[in-house]
Amino acid sequence: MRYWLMKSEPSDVSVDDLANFPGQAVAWYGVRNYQARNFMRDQMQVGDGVLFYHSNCKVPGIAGIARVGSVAYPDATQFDRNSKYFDAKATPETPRWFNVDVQLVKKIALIPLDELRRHPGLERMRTLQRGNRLSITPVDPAEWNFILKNLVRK
DNA sequence: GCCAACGTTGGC
DNA sequence: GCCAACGTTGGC
Repeated sequence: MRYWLMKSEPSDVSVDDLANFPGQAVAWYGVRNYQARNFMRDQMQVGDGVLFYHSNCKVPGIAGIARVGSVAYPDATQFDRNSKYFDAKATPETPRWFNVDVQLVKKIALIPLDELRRHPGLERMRTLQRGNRLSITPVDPAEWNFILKNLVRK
């Protein structure tokens, strides 16, 4: 069992969007970074914990608790000529991009980025490091536990 | 909208 | 295989 932080731009898929999807789940399409792809393809297991993070928005931060709902499978958007995620070098026989499904466990009161930065226990969190841009990062169990115990309002 | 940081591409 | 140019991310 691993833990992850996954960024989504709320203008694309917000935690409220996720809550309204069938099964409160979404295919995590559009990842076009090899490191992030490899995390999904090689390491994620059904049931892994996910911090659902709102990025590139007015108040970035953790907006929900989610779980990995499927193992990775080819990202359909790479084959769709009308998608901005279309990849001419990918074929169904040799897909290049993969995604898992992410399922909401519960929406939480937003934990803003600047609050995350205030806690010494989280200062090594990968997503808080300077220059980090990865949309999917591993979360240490200690960090996960700290956040759920101390920062998620009951 | 700016721009620092980082990843990818492609010429050589 | 180097690295300059370019594109993207994402906080601010």
